[in-house]
Amino acid sequence: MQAVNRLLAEKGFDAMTVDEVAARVGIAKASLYKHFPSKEDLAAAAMVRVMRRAQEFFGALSGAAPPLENLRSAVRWTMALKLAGDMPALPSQNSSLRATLMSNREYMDGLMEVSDRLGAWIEAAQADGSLSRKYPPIAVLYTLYARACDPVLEFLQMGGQHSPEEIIELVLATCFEGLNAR
Amino acid sequence: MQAVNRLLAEKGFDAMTVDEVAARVGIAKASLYKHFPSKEDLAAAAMVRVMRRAQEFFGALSGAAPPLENLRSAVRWTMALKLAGDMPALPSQNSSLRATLMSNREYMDGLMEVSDRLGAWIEAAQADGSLSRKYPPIAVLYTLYARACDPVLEFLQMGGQHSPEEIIELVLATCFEGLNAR
DNA sequence: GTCTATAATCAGATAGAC
DNA sequence: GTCTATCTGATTATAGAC
Repeated sequence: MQAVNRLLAEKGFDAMTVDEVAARVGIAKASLYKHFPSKEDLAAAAMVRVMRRAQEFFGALSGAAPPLENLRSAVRWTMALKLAGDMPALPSQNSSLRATLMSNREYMDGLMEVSDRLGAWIEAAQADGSLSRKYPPIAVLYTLYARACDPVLEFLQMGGQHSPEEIIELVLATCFEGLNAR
Repeated sequence: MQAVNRLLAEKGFDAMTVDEVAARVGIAKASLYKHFPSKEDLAAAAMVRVMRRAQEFFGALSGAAPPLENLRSAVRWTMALKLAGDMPALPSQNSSLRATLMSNREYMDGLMEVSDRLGAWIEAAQADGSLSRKYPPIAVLYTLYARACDPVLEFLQMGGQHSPEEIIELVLATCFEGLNAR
């Protein structure tokens, strides 16, 4: 699972080969196929694992903290995962992985739970005036999700001028405070 | 070129097959290979074409307008291209297309010119106080480039609740003004 | 559960006629 | 320049022994 996770993060589903996974784990490819019926199921298992970790982390966030702070923490966690090379790339529109994931009960349930939790924080943050009320909550949700695959993170990482923590705070600021002067 | 462009936008380089390109154009695959030595070169030609269109549009933006307005216009144009299905997906880190593009003189020259132009507007906008001075210009540049592959655009488009113009203004606002209330 | 060996398929690329 | 036919290699998946 860990190897699959890394490979999905490095190259994405299409470019990842089952041979690579087997080689990295150190077993024969056929052995892998005894555990997972297809490449899609193999990848889906890794995606489910990440989703579970997200559920655990988001679930442990304080109910007492301001909703905006919880949102920021959630996004920070997500970006840290990506910078560490542990965030599997989202399946693109036409990938065969997409269909498998959408029919995966555990994955979809996790996605729903995470979305509901973030959605509640978003509405609470708009209600308490910390988050702008001019955006539809769903647009805010998408914008936060998109930080999980933001190429700005890897571009800045490649530049080598900033630590992971600096990169996270930088992107977090552009996301919540915007590029304009305040 | 147009067919390649669409396919790159729809599925990305790896998932696009030369057979599809040939079928969509209505000629045999071998005929395609008389014009382009490889799949990479085929895709690179399409990328060069887009880069030229960007150079033309950015070059025509007013020298008299405030730099921030030029930046916003540039990002609007880019997002409109993506929403229209004409923005080829960026080659991912490990794609073989990346190497071909990086050794393509015309593409790299175009990228440099565009980056220089946007970079100058960014610095001018920071100088005139419209853009926040707390971000390194390179981070701002990356953030603007990233709008070309922002999944929020297609998510909102899939939702069917907003027109392309509304989507563009929405994402433009989150980008420049941020999610926080002002 | 793991292996070697192999099937089956797909996709990039080429040969060579017209 | 275009075509049909084919080559070549990579990749998903399976057979069947241990």
